[in-house]
Amino acid sequence: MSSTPENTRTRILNAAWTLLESGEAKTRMSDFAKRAGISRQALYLHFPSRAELLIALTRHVDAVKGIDDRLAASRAATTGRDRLDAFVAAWGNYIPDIYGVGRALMAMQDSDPEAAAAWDNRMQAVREGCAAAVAALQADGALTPDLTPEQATDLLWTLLSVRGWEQLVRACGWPQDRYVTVMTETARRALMAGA
Amino acid sequence: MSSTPENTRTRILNAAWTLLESGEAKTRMSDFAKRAGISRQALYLHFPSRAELLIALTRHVDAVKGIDDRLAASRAATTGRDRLDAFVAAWGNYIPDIYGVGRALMAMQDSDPEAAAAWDNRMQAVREGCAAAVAALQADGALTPDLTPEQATDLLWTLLSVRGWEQLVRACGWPQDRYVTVMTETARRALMAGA
DNA sequence: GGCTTTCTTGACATTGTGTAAAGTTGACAT
DNA sequence: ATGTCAACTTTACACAATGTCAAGAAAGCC
Repeated sequence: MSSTPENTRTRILNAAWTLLESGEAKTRMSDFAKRAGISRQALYLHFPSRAELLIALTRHVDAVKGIDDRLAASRAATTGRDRLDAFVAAWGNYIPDIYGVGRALMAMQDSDPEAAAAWDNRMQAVREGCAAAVAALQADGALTPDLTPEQATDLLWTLLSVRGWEQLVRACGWPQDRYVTVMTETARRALMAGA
Repeated sequence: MSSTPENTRTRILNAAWTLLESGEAKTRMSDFAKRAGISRQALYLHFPSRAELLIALTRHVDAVKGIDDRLAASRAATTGRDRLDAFVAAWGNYIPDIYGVGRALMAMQDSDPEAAAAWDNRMQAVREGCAAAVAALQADGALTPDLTPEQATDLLWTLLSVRGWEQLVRACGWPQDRYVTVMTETARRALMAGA
């Protein structure tokens, strides 16, 4: 129960979020603090480290953006193909929402094991979504015989990686909807059996 | 003209290469120096910065591993499909050779503009190889009508990214030959027209 | 012997993270 | 009104890694 409508912790999270989203080069702890209107030391009273702040921020973003609801929709699809399409769209459209935080977290992977574990954990959740879509395809007999379900899952997971999105949308300048369209088609072609 | 068979500069490059390849966590300038058997300061007499060392190292690796020859082979193919296959195999099999250096260079992208530019430059060269393969497909009328040549190039480029290789081979544990096989098939399915 | 190149040692500046300690401020209870 | 508590501030420091600077040693060359 927070008495103030926006307590300090939330203000920090929103400040960090804003800075990371804006693509600012400078995202030091002191920048987050300045943006939140507090001292750098006060920030450490709320988050023991940069890694923990970013991890908390991913949860914050999830809560605000409602990733759970979006992925739930993809589970409703009946056929394997629909399920694949729905998953690609749901996750593909979520990437832009977490890209800022994700990028910061990925940048820490080499130096901070805690950050690496947190990001890996989230990516494993995505992988499970991929695995579910692949299983649905297989149940329909629609999975290509060229790939084991495991391999198909790995391939889809890689196809839908944040790095891949970064390259196509940020580096190549694809519009987001084009990304989703092409990825949907590419995933179908890569995973589905038949003509 | 180096009088000694292996001059200091080369010894530094090989030392850095070995350390980066071995997957050692510690790849500080002082580690490279220690491995090369010289002081850290002497290292700075040969390379003004970590970025420049890594950039020189990419050229060194290219020379030793002969990337040019390998890619030249892919240009010999006559049909678009053969050319695509040959390019996927040539580049896909080169990735393991530059992965160590590439990883170190990628890790510096956010902090060092010079490193970012150097890596970007190399990746643009790969993109040109992708564009050539796509052009060959189009000349055969084999390119899918779903994609413009530009988009097909972007897609192939992303499919063959070092990050993608990293995920499938290093994270998922795919054998290298399986990676090449699946990527060949995936690229065909993604880019080629028809049943 | 002088000269140059290459390397060595040691000190120092810089940047960003994280720790530590002492003081300020305002709310709130009694 | 006074005391207490939580949240915050300021200041200072430890640490890791990069990169700079200066003084000197060792070896080859003329």
